[in-house]
Parts: sequence; C-alpha cells; structure tokens
Amino acid sequence: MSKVTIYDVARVADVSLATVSRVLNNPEKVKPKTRERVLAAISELGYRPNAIARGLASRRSTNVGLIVPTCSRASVSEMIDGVADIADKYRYSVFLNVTHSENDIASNIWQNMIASQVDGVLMMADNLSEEESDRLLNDNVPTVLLSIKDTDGRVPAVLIDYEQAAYEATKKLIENGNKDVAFLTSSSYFEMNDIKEKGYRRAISEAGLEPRILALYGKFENSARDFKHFFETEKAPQAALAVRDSIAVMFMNAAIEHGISVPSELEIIGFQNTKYALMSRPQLSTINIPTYDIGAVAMRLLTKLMKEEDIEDTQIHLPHSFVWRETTKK
Amino acid sequence: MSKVTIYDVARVADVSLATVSRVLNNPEKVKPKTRERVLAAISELGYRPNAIARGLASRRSTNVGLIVPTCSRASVSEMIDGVADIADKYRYSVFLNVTHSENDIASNIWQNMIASQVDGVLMMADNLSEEESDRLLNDNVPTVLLSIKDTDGRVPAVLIDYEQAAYEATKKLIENGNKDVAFLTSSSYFEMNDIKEKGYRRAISEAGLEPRILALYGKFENSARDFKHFFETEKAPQAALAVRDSIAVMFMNAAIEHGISVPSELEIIGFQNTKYALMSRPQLSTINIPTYDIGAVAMRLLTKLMKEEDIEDTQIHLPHSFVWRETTKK
DNA sequence: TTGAAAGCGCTAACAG
DNA sequence: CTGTTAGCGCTTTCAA
Repeated sequence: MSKVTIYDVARVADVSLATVSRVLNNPEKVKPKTRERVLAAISELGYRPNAIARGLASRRSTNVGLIVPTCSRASVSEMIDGVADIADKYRYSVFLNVTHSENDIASNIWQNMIASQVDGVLMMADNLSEEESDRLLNDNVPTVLLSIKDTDGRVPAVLIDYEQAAYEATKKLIENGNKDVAFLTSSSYFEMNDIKEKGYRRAISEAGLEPRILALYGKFENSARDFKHFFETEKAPQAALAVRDSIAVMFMNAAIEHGISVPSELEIIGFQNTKYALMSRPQLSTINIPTYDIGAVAMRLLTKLMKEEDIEDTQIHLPHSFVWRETTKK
Repeated sequence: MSKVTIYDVARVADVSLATVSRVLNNPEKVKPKTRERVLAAISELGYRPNAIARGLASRRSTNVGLIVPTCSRASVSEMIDGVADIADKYRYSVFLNVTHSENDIASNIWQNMIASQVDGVLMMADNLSEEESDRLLNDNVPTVLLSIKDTDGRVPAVLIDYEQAAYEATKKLIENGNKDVAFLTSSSYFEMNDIKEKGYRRAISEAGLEPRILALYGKFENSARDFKHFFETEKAPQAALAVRDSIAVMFMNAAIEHGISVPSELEIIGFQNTKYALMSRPQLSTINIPTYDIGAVAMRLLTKLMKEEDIEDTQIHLPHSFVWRETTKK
C-alpha cells in the first residue's frame, strides 16, 4: 500500500518521470550517473511501481491465468507447484481459477477477467470439448493445455503419452503370464482415462485376449464397499491396471481382505506414483508421471508463446517411467 | 483480448461513458429504459470491462493474494479449494504465491505486487516470526492467517485448536490403558506441530506419565527405513499420536512388519483425516480437520475485512472431531 | 540522453 | 437521472 509514486521519485532524483520509467524498463538507455541517482531515490522512498497502472499503460499485465478442475488431487496440486515456481522465476503472477469441472468455460467468470488482465492462460481440464478449444483459439490469448490436448492438436499442450504408458503396463502384465487382465477406471468421465483405456485395449488386443473394464460405480469413498462386493460376486482377475494409484490401492485392499494374495494371485499396477503407492502394503508398482514437470514445462512454454518466440513444437510430450515395487512379479 | 471499450458502448447506446459505468457499478442509479439500452449495447458488442483500468481508477483490484508454502500437501490444497470457491462467489480473483517456506516474506516478490494489486491477503505458513506478523500489520492491507496465528493474536486468523485436539487424542489413548504413549512428529520445524506437542504433553503430564517424542530424522521418503530401524533398536510404545496421517501410517506399517499387532499391541491416531487414513490397513483412526472450511471461512472473513465491516471476532476457531476406525481399541 | 505530452480504459465527484 | 471533467500511475512516442 505504498503511496509513493513515480512522480515522487522523479522529484527526489530531480529528473522527469519518463526517466524514472526508463531506468525501470530500459536502464541501458539512461546515463549511468542519472540512473544511480534515480535508483537511490527509489530505494530511499521505498518506491514500488504500481503494477496495475503499468498494466494499463503497457497493455501487458505479466499475469497468467491458471485454470484447474480442483486443487485437491495430487496430480494437479503438484503441477500447480511446477507452474508457480517457473512463473515466479519469470516474474509472472498467477491467477488461480478452480472450475470444479464445470464444463462450459465460456459461462465462467474467468472469461471476464482473463480476457482483460492476463497475458496468457494455462489450462488443465478433465476433458475438453471441441467448442472449448475453438474458443481458446479465437480468444487469441496464448494458451497452453496441461495433461490434455484438443482433438486436432492446434492448441499448445504439455502432456504424457498416457496411451503408450497404459499399453506398456498392460503388456508387462500380459508378459508375466496373466490372461485375465482388467482395467480399473472411474465412473465419471475423464478424457485422460479414455486414453489410458485405449492403450490397455491395444495391448490386450495385440495379445489376442479379452478386455475387461471395471468401472467404479460411484464415489471414491464408497469404493471399498463396492470392490468388496465385486470380489464376493465376480471372478477376480489375474492382474489389473488402474487409472489412478488410489483406485489400485483400494482394489488391492479389497482383494487381500477377500483372501487373494498379491502379487502371486493378483498383480496390480497403478498410475501416477503418488505417496499412496509408497504407503500401501504391499507397496504398489506404478507408472511414474512427472507431474511437477508438466506444470513447469507448460509455464515455460507459455512464456515463450507470450514473447511470440518461434516455437518448433507446441505439443510437448514428457516421458513416463515405471516403478516396480511389490504388487507385480519379477 | 476484446478491444471494445466503454466508449464504444456509450456511442452505440447513445449515452455518455459515465452512464455505462453506472449501469455496470450502480445499476439502480440509471433509469430502467436507459439501462436496457446500455445492456443491449454491451451484449451486442461483447463488451467486457477492462479490470486493470477499473483497478487503476477505483484503486481497488478485487484481487486477493494467497500465500502458501506449497500446494502438494492435502492440508493446503483442500484449503485452496475452499478459498477459491468463496473468492469466486464474491467475485474476487486470487493470486497464488508459493513460497516454499522461504521464511523471509519481505524478500519475496510477493511484496512487490501484493502491495500494489491486491485488496487483501490470505496467508498460510508453516511458521510465522514476530517480524513477519509485524510487517503484516504495518502494510495495512487486510490479512487473514490460515491455520496459524501470530504470537499476540493481532492478525485475524482462522484455525483449529490443535493443542486441544492433540490433548483429547492423547487422553483417549491414556484412557485406553496405555502408559507408554509416544508423539510422532516431523524433524523440520512446523509451528503447528509444536502446538500439537503441547497438547500431547499436557495430557501426558496430567496423567503423571512420561512423554516420549519421536521425531522423524529426515525426509518422509526415508521414514519407512527409519521406522524399521526404530523398531529394531528400541522398545515399541503402546500407543502413538502422529502429527500427520502419513506419518502415522508409515509408523504403523513398520510396526506391523516388525510383528506388532495393531491395535491390540499398538494403538495409533493420526491427524487430518486424509485419504491415507482410509487407504491404510488397518484403517487409521484420526482427528478430522475441516481443511476446506479453513480456506472458505478465511476468505469470507477477508471479504468482510476488505469491506471494513466491523468484525466481532477476528480469530476464528473451527471445530475438529474424531474418526475412530481400526487403529484404536473400542 | 532526457523531457513534454498524450493517452491506456475506467471511476467518481460535481453539475445540471 | 445523466453528462462533463478530472484524474488513477504508468508507458511511450516525439522532440529537443
């Protein structure tokens, strides 16, 4: 709330406000001696340029908008940390918008302000309609998608090749000798899970096996009960790939309580490599996703986009890896 | 990036820009007929007021700053969701700043911008020095602390009575007949953990028992190994209260692997009621903390502070509760 | 190398 | 109820 303005600095340094502005923005265009005088005045008065006024005059806010469906999912909160770190490094401020998966982004408040006070947007969503990606393109504010991509790849994005990751994991399960390999997915629709399912199906079909999709019926909170019911009424698979670590662990717990031994009778692989995987017993084998890096790389890409640098490739794929722990054989 | 300004709207609606501004900010001061004409022009042109210009002219940004040590801790990410929801409701935008526990907030970039472009600040920190709280007071921008409080309670805050919660949990453990009740805390310094420890010590001392503090030596990642070593070299306690669910679960896993049976030989209570507690086996008894609400209530308090409403009580304590699951007897 | 002057798009008295 | 007129604090030509 400092009330000292650029005029005060100019007066104290005995220069015009234009000069003060210059030492702030183009210091090399000011004679060293004058510059020092101005700098001295600035620190003497504790002057801090008013970012809003600067934004108005320069028509650039050095703010970016970050849109996420929620914060309380490890996959997004870690990503936010990545975004925040890099934004900080480049002196950008980040506006956080939590959409709660409300699909129509246009109707959302963010448009109101995004349009007028951010230089770029980072968007993570559980799914993205074609309309929405059209809108992103039309609003011509630089945008980077995190973890998802638009159908025709026109919007810059940073993501993991989930299809390939799921494919490889499924293949591993098949190679371990399992014929009945299930895919555990969530009931609510996540585009990302569809992509993982594709990879699973590819591996299954290549091996000439039958796919078996098990979807959580409802909320995560009930999954313990739901999985218990599953094991009581249906034949247990020999192996399973889950779309998230948490689902993998819940499934495993239910299996173990049903007397199934892991991994000898049931192998399980999770997705993400969260703390859940470390804390389960047996410890979960899982696919490691560089969540933090997705955020960091996306923010870095956005800075380039905002500077209108030429980008070779605007669709960046980050590598995944596997962490073999105790829920898989060998 | 819409380039239509308030002048365009004024021209199309055939009024002055002041009238347009009025229908935006004080619609009741405009004749309904005129108002409709203006509204029509607004939607016809797709006009969106430029928040930056508005901020400059009105000296209010409708932005709040949110400072957190990290996002990737359940206790903070859920809180952020709470903040974001309420901010949204009151039409405030939130600037996210991740400090990574760098203690000196003054040295941080946030001061630069916070001072000039936010109407209020929400701050969560792992600890708060007296200097820092002084600074918060001096900068006279409305501020609310989350989960922590300053030593002399001058800064508005929303928090849980961690001391009492830990006291009650410890007491329960003692009432269950345990004499050797340990307190599991983290090695790095968190003010909050000290407060919990106080509650633990109060219960222990009231019962005439000896306190036993077990601090993690290093990083969470190594705690499995560290706890294993603990059980191999030291006498296991009969019960334990942990400062976080994750620590409780890691400790429990190590105990079980050492052949100790839970809860018959070792009772454990965690803190927070995260998903970890649901996913462990046996399922963790824990202290439920309304994390989301801390954020929501703090944001609501901040809106009042920003409106300079009179607040009865600026230190709001939210209630905790207990969730008895499988790691405690009875 | 520096200063003068014209806005950026909007709000907020003040008149009328 | 509506219009006129000053700015908000800064950037940015354009001259000097």
